[in-house]
Amino acid sequence: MSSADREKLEKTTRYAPAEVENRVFAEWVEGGYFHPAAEGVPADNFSVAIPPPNVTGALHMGHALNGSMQDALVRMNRMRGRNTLWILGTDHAGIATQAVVEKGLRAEGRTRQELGREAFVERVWAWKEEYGSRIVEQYKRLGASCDYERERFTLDGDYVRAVYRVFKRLYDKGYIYRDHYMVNWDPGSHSAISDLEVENREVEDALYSIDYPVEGSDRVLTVATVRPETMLADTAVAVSPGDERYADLVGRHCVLPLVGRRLPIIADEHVDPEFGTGALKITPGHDPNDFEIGRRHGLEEIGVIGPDGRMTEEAGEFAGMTAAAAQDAVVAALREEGRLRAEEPYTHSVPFSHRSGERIEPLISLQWFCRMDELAKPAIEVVERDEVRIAPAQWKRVYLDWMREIRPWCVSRQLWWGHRIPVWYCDACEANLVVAEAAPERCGSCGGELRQEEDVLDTWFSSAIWPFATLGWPDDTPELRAFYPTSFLTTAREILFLWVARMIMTGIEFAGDVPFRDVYVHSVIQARDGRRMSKSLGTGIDPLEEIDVYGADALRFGLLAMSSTQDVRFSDAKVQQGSDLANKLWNASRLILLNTAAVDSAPRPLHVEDRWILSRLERTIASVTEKLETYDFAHAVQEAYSFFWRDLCDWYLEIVKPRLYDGEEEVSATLLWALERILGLLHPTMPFVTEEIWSFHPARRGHLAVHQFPVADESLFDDAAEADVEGGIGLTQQLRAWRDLVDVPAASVLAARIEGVEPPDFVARLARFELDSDAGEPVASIGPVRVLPSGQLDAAAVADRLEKRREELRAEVERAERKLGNEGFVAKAPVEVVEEERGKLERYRAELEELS
RNA sequence: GGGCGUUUAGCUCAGUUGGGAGAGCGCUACCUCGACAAGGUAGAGGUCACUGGUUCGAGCCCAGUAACGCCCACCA
Repeated sequence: MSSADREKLEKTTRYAPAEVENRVFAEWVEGGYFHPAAEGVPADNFSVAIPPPNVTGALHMGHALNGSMQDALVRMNRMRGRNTLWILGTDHAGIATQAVVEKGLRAEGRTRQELGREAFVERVWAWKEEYGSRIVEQYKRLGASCDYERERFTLDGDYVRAVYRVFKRLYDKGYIYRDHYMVNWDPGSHSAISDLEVENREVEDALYSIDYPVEGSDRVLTVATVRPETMLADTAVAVSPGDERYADLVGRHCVLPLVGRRLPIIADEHVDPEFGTGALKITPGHDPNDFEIGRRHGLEEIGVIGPDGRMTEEAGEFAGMTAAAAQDAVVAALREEGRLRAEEPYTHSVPFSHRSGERIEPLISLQWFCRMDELAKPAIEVVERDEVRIAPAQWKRVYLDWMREIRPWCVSRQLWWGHRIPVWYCDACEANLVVAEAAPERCGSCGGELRQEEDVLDTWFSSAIWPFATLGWPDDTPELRAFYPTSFLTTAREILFLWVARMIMTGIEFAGDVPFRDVYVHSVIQARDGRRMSKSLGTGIDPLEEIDVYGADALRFGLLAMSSTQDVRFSDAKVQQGSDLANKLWNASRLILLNTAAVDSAPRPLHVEDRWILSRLERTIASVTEKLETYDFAHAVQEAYSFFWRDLCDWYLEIVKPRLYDGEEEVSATLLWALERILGLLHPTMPFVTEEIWSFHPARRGHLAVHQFPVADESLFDDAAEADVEGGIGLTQQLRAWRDLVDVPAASVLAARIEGVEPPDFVARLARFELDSDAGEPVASIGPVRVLPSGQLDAAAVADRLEKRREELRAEVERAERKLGNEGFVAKAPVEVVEEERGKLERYRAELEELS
């Protein structure tokens, strides 16, 4: 070690992440470790496609957790020498990004309509160039070993080409079609959104009961609604087919109040005769259920609310009002006409836009849809056959249930930012629709001008092809041949359908194979109080602030450690534990690196404790590795923590200190070896501190990021050494506890001798006993140790302790006797369990005998 | 309305095929012993949500109940 390094190690008594992280990260990037050549085949290589964060986004805890998991496996496999690629990129995030830029425009008092489409899109690009790399920089802070030289964006030229190819193929297969259909209209973004972008919330509304007179009769049908303004678009009244109350009315007509339209009375299974009066007004233009019923019965579809949220011409005297105003007006008019029978408070669930937060207005509009049945079929089969494994297991069933009920996907959005749908219309001729991968010059039939479809594609349409589009598909690229399919995917549960299912479908359809073999659905980190972490609730915790305070390694360790179950509260203590571990690693390493003799890193056991620590080390490597490979990150990091802190630091280092200070070569070699192994084992989860320590290790030839990941050496497993040392540890703890209970000053050394089995050498020193003496009668027995009288012992305290110990033993003897006195236990419990109990009883009796 | 998860120490969570309840943090006492006081040693602290059942034996298996959370769903 250079004298500069030595001085730095001696001086730095605390690990300082802020001083280390940026420097170490720059070294990794400079080394090119994250940028693999496109060589080899997927079976040998290792690749992961990052769930592309929104280009508008900032790193949140979900990203940080998912990133920590992916990086752990990516780094582990890179260290194993596999050609490893972690694909990075961002998602253009149609609605979110457009909203951010529109907000900026509004602040200037302008709108996107004033700007025009072309200028607006240019402005969004400018925004993206300026702010879009923020989240990528944040992944670097986390230490994520992505390939930053292959960063992709879902609106890159090549990516757009892939999207268009997919659209055209799906269109040519007849899956994609255009239709007037009921969609979720989001008045906030002025666009249709998919079912998956809708969230239902409990809302208190008023439920109005309205009388519809039956034509040619004194009778009325009373219907109930929370949206009386939509009655203007009613085209039928439905009753249950089996409902005897109304059987004679089916086929006759009602008259719609205020409007006077004749409404057929129809029978449909959807109507629940138990609910309300058993009569349901049918509004195909503004209610998804009524729309289905309307299509079944061939009813007219009338729209009285427009995309702008105002009443249309169809609404007659109410035209031009907002829907809310129209509701009041309609209710007032009905009341005047004496048609309003009741008004009562009513709590029900109502759809809201996940994006804009506004209440969804179900509208019929002309949209592009993708039929999903054919795409879903093989995607169901691969999961059924475990060719794509979804873990934890319950998510497999959730996936399959959803896929078996899959419905057409509305893929068009009325936005400007996104992939403009590759369809061109010719106004001049009959064959007026051209679907193409690139803009056609002129109409193929009449040579007329073409104009492109105004709508863009749902953002998820492009993310659905992320794993292969990022590798250059549809071209047959070296990247695609080397890295597709990817190795695994870790994801948040809320995008299982939105994203994961669609990737599996498109992967099979277009790339000829599933996009990944394993899907791991990770925990949701909740706020400290158990509420959802969200910006709008103010419950978010910023991962970058945690990194600033504790360091990236600490946050990574903490997140992995706390993510044991599906919902887990954010735990500051776990992050602190990670920070403490980084510091402990640093300081234990200082002890080793500053005191070891100049020898090679190698296992050179001389004493039982050496065989013990090597055995424990190798078992820990085997166990932690197995847990990482099965996505059990929480237990993996806790186990590594426990081995390092308890076994290595608390016991082994304390035991071998005299040998170390003595300059013994064997213990030096063993310690350097153990350090090398533990650094390698921890590097995937705590990359910065381990890399920094490694830079001082005499065995270092290159960066730890590309050093050999440790493989457990079973020949070093040693049950006998483990039993001996653990016995010694137990005895040491008993001796210390005894000293504490009889109030012996911590520093004083007590006289004692051994009767019986000799414990390991370290026991006497760590418990501060001098064993050479044999003067006098023992005053206490702890295992084989006979404590001899001395001035430092308070006789009364010793006697008191002795009596307490006898009481404990009597209780133990009684417990064991009771258990062994149970005939059922002796007869039915396994022999070894009974024998163990007998052995305990004997030992307790013997010790009690001895103390009496 | 279906489905899933959670309930164990003051807090956040572990607990393997059923065989004397664990960790981290917090708390108490002691310790500047040649890595680390962000440390060390020892200790206190639990009706394992509740009710039944199976078993020689249940935190663990079975049935039911409750609370909290999440996902899905077309009941006006």
